[in-house]
Amino acid sequence: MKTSNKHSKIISAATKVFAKKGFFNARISDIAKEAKVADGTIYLYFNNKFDILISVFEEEIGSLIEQVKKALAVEDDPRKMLEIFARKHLSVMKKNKNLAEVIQIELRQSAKLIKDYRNNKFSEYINIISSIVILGQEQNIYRASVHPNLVKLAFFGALDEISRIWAVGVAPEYTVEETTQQILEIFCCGLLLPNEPLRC
Amino acid sequence: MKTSNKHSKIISAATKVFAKKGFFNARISDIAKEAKVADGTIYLYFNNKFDILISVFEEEIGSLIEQVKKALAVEDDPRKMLEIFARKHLSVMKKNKNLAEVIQIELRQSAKLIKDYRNNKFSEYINIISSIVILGQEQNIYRASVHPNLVKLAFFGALDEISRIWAVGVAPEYTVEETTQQILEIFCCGLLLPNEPLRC
Amino acid sequence: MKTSNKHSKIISAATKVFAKKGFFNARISDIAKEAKVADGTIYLYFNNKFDILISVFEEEIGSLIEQVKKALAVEDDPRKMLEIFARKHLSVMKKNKNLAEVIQIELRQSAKLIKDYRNNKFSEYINIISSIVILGQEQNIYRASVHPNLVKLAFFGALDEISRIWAVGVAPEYTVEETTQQILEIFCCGLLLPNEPLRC
Amino acid sequence: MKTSNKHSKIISAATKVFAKKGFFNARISDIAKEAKVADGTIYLYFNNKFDILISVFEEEIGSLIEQVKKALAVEDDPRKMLEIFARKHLSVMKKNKNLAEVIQIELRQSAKLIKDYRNNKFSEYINIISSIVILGQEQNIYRASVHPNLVKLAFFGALDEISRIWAVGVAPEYTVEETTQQILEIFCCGLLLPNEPLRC
DNA sequence: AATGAATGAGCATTCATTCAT
DNA sequence: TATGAATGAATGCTCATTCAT
Repeated sequence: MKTSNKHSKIISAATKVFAKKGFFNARISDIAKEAKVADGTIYLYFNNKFDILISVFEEEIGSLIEQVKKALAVEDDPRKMLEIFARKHLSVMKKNKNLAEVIQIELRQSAKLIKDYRNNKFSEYINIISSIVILGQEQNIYRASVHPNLVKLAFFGALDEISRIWAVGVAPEYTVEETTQQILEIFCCGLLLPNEPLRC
Repeated sequence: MKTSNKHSKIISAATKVFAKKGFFNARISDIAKEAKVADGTIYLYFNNKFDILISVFEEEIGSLIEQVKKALAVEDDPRKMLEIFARKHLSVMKKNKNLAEVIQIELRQSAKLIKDYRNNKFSEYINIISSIVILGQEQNIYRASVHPNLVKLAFFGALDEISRIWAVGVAPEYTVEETTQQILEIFCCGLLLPNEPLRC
Repeated sequence: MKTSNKHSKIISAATKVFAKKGFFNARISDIAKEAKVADGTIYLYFNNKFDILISVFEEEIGSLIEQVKKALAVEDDPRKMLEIFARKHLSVMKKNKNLAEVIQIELRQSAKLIKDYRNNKFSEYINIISSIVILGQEQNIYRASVHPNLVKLAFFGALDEISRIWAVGVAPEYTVEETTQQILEIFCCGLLLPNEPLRC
Repeated sequence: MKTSNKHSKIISAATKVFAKKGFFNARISDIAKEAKVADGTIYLYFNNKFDILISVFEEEIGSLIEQVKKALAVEDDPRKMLEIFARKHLSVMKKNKNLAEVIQIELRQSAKLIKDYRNNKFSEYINIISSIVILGQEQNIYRASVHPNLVKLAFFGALDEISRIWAVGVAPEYTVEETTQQILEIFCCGLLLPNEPLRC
């Protein structure tokens, strides 16, 4: 294995604890207890508390990237690819609320601390969106006038906000499939009816 | 004035400090120093540190609501209204990065603690979006098939993610106007070209 | 009047508050609220919090001394005088549990701080006991072998411990009269039966 | 040992500090310094400051109970037993002024907080007195007319007040033996001379 | 004299991190 | 490697006291 048993036990314990309490309210001893190791053991695998956070985030996003890329590999129609991305993101987030929350909270907490924003896993993840958009533009499917980097943010932001509400657990919950279809309808076709005079 | 001088001085100091350091890293004494009052004075106006956060959030969102509602009052075309909302949100966030960050952080930190999610200022704010969508559907401008409550989340999420990147200050910055137009294009017309066979 | 209206209002408010919360847990603002004056007003009449304590104590003991001396004035039989002292002390303490507690707590709290222990009202109060004993010894009623200063402590200590239990409010409560008679029986006649061989 | 080294070091440091400064004026860091441990270490052994106070009290009283019971074990004459109790109490308090003060203060501070007054160590301690009295009454040595529970309070109160004065350190100091004899004389024989007409 | 808003020193408690075992 | 007892810096909050009005 690449990562030792203890390492991954700590990571998944930390994911759970961070999600439940938030980074700042989580105690190292909570994580240690959850991972069934001694407090000190954590410091054999991580430099400090923040390092655990980064690792959790990178690892989880990394796994997400793998899953998404694998799902995308079998498809080359940009329209379908965007759908796959949305469906995958939403279903993972709905299934794993811990992860959803960690992304939610830590993305905001640590953004400034992680200065090399462009070189991390998270960037890699959302850049998948922009590359799909670019692909669609090259194939003359998506309009050339939209900036892939803005679409990337808008698309991820939309999915993320929906996941947030799911994680908080107060909204009328739509199914993943329903939500995916709605997001696709909005992002692909827009809100306006086809015969609308102001149509782009 | 309704709010005393000290109260508003503390609110704006806290906004600044929370934005700069994040809620948990901000010390009461930082806020006090920034507001040029004694530490203890803060507790004449707020119950505790978290209460300050809530107050900052509610106050800032409240002012945002006012501004947006005022701007929307002169318009009754849903297409224009969505544009106005986007422009206002983005321009305020670009101008006031502190606010952008406080919304970012606060929204995630306290969401679980504020259980009556549906009854707070933030809900009032994003419900403006859904009411515009409903208006558009009633006027047969927006397609009836989209759920206003999902559009609300997607639209806000998109604007919020863009604001986040602006606040973090690492992305190639588009102008507010450019971004507004892009968001409108995406949300109104979608990504697909008009002659696209899979068009909704 | 010797003391202004505000002064005495504060004293009696402080007595109540100290008794209820103890000196250290009592806040100046509690006393101010109870006395219906502003916090700052208290400092027009007292130097500091501790000064209030001393004043309360001295004043209450002073009033106790007056009452006891008045009751003793009509009597010159030491046996009766001791009875009067006990009855007065117990009845005042039973009626005014606030006072009982203030004496309890503050006697212990402040004893070391009040270094001139021998020159205060409290000393004046318990010295009444020793002077009665001396009087009885002079009249050949009380045995000469007992040290008046030890009797003073023992007699006051006994009354005080009983008052303490009353103030705490957990003991089977005897009446003042019953208790007075018991104390008198113990202190005058002792526990031993008259025909006891080891009798003094 | 049953109690770890740190635990007992903290207890005795706390006894010293509480006695010297009083509970409320004692700082945790004072106790930590006195015990030569870090501040945080104290919280590995005690829940909070008040818990230390209770522990000190219970532990010290517990040790007192042991000593007294051991000394009483060899005696079955109630007259001698009361003497032993008085002598032991006074000698321990004279030797250990810290303990005397902690009992003084603690007893008054926490009595209301410790609602199960009858079930604590302190009750166990003073109930030794009443059981001696009952024993004496059964053996027809002590008069049946006195209530053991009032004698208990009076006897302890007398010893305690004397100890208090010793701890404060302002009274003309009698020896333990002298004081014991005096207390015995008062409590066993009373103040009245044998031929006194009002004799019980 | 009276007020009460403002002050800021003070402290109990927490918890990330270390290190002797 | 692994442990967990020990550390001690850090901080939210309180409240006696002051002082401008």
